[in-house]
Amino acid sequence: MTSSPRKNRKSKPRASLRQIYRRLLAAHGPQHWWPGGSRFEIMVGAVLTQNTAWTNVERAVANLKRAKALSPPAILRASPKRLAGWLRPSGYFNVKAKRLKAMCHWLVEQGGVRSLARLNTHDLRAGLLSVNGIGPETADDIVLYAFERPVFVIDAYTRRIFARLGHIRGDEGYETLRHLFENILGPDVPVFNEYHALIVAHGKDICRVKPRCAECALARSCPGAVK
DNA sequence: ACCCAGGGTCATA
DNA sequence: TATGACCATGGG
Repeated sequence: MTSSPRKNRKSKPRASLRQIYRRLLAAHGPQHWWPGGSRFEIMVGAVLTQNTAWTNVERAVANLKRAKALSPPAILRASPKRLAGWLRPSGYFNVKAKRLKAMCHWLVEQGGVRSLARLNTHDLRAGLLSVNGIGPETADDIVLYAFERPVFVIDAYTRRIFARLGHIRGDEGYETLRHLFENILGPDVPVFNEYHALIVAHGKDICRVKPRCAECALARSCPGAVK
């Protein structure tokens, strides 16, 4: 057999992960992530943005600021009802109120944000993952954007886009993909930061599966690109 | 009237 | 291990 068991993709001239990164950056420019100020605010935003549009998160964060509740003690002190009320615009407000409290509880228990910054990357990540409501993507958002550690964040867009481009199957486990990207690209905090931001901010325009590829920086290299 | 967005948990088989 | 139900607002 001359043909490999791979999918019938005709001698694809695949762009490397770095080339794709360069094209995205050239096309869209720096994204300046993570929006927002303090490490704690980034942590809060990471939880609130779970399956939620960022504009909705901004309203919730604004509510917290207006109520002077954007701090671990204030969030722990607030009643679930009141906290959920502030979070309402970000959706899933009851669930997210519980998750924010859980995160703050752990954070205070660890001695505060300053103490977290002293943990090595592995322990920081493991600690975050031990909090109910913080999964791999949220944990890595925090580790990368709040604590500037070299972890590559894997999200649904990353899977879709790079599966479509033929770099991965798409059904690999989270850790498998994270290590794959980290080994090829890293460790490089600025690149990890910008790459994930570009993917998320412009994912809808990048090699979209439905209905098909849109015009984008990758259109030429995408097998499903229109024209 | 749908579909989607910067996911994660829990119950079930 | 792998699905499915559930959480809920706001914009297109």
